[in-house]
Amino acid sequence: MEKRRDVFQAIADPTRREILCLIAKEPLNLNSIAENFDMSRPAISQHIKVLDESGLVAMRKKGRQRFCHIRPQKMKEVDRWLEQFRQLWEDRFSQLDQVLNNLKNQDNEE
Amino acid sequence: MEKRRDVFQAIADPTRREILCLIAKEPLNLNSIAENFDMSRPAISQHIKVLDESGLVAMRKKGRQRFCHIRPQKMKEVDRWLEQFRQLWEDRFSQLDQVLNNLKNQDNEE
DNA sequence: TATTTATGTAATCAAATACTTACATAAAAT
DNA sequence: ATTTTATGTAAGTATTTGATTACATAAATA
Repeated sequence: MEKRRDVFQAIADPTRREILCLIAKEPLNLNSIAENFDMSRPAISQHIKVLDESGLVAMRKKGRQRFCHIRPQKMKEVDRWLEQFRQLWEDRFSQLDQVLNNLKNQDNEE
Repeated sequence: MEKRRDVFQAIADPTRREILCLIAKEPLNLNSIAENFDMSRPAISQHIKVLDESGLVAMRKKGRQRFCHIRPQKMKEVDRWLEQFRQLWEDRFSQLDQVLNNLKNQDNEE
């Protein structure tokens, strides 16, 4: 009965992105995570719930604590989406080149 | 007086991600973009405004049309953020290995 | 000049977000 | 058994989001 969440929506919030950075180094329990933010514990708890539902993190119970682990495979999904744009900035036609090129094409059209 | 938008918030919406895919191939004007969606033109117009404010797209006027170009350098920002996680899935300690490893460490702790 | 076309903008509105405080529960420590 | 600790959950709320329809404007076209 787990609600499914969009990965992109999950990383849209800056607090959630910070949480991901924190636990990328090492798994942390909820209170340890909350200590890093100027925000109530339930607020953090809810953010983590969103991350959990998106599949970006996995929770593991250990006694009365719950550790938050990052799930690299899910992060990779974002990377795969980016893949289709990657050549745009890796090409010789990157950035300025591309802009100038587009401008030139426009002027020539029609 | 341009409002500044978060790139991650901009790509959080599926419609906006689709728009980015569309214009990655070639710049399109607003109506051409709107044709691809089952949604009113003003709705698309507002989505494009968000993309514009985030810097992910640039608008170029051409007569009474406005063409929407992708800005690869801004897409790259997302890629740079992902960078810090990339080794997590490229490592020999990826996915299952990593989970098992973390579990083992947990069991040993304390 | 009048009309069509491509677009912007305003007013609305329902739903989702991101918080808060207060209370509930379950495991560990006393 | 009681208390403390780590966490979940509910209720309430202000703000933001994502959409709509209706109207405005500016460039191309007849």
